[in-house]
Amino acid sequence: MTSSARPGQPSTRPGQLPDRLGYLLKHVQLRYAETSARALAPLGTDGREVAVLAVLATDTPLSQQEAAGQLGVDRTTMVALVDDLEAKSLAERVRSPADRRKNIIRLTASGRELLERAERVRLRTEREFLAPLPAPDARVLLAALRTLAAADD
Amino acid sequence: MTSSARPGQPSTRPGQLPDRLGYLLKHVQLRYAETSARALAPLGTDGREVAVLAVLATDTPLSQQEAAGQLGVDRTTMVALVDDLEAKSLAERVRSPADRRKNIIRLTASGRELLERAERVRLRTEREFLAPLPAPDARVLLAALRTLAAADD
DNA sequence: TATTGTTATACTCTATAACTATA
DNA sequence: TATAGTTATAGAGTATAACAATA
Repeated sequence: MTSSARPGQPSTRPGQLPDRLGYLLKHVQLRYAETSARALAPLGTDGREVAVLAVLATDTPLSQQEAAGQLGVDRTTMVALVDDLEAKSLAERVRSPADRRKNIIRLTASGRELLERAERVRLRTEREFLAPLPAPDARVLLAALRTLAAADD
Repeated sequence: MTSSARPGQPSTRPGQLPDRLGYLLKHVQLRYAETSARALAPLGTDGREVAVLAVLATDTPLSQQEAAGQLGVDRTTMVALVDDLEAKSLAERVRSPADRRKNIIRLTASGRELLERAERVRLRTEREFLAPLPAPDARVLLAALRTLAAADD
């Protein structure tokens, strides 16, 4: 691809696509998702699943709904995520003794093992993805994204 | 939020969600999409549609496939986008005289008018969305996103 | 009555395959 | 044969509504 969107004039014309925040966020996100998927494929997993594992890998195990809250997904969405983890023997549902409505999700040994390997891959992938940026800019980017992700406007 | 992910230790623990590039990109993108949708709703449009209008508002009108290429979507996806624009009388298909297989997409007067108003809303929305950031950081963020969106790894 | 997990269902977004009309 | 647009269809991803078990 050439694309070559000239950064020429301020232009009376409506901002070119690559100047739009919405377009940029969407496409960078897409590009990273692809990059990440390619890097994690050899481990038989993807960024989504690894994020779920990471959330569940706390000292105090979470119920499905608590995990859903941290992931920012609906509890009905969480069901399928846990189903998949269980099917791959990466985690298991345990009825909470304290409140028998709740499923406590426990990572299995292989779940923790996969998470550990995936985390190494993730760190490498992020580094490579950000490589086109000068290091200080990469740090500013990360900090800015953290700020914008948290902002509760 | 506190989070305070010290860049100190490599950390044995799996990075918290808000430290993950994938999570950050996804959630910032989602937040911006919501913000943008809310701002454009009074105009009866959304960021997606405005992006399509912006692409089509060139001096030399584009065919559907050319527009699809610039938007980064499939030509089959483009069909529905143009359908919607036509249904709202914002654009119209004109058979290309040069190559009768092609549809040239022409914006109507009201299409250009909507685009103009939407662009003002977009600029204001972007400014407000980035307001939590120091101005220099906002500029670095934009530049970094442009770099990462373009990088052809 | 309210909450947790579940299922069924639907909606959005997008792509692949196959058709048509042109070239 | 190849290309532009179209249609039908299917696959993610996610949410809403309703239900069972439990509180």
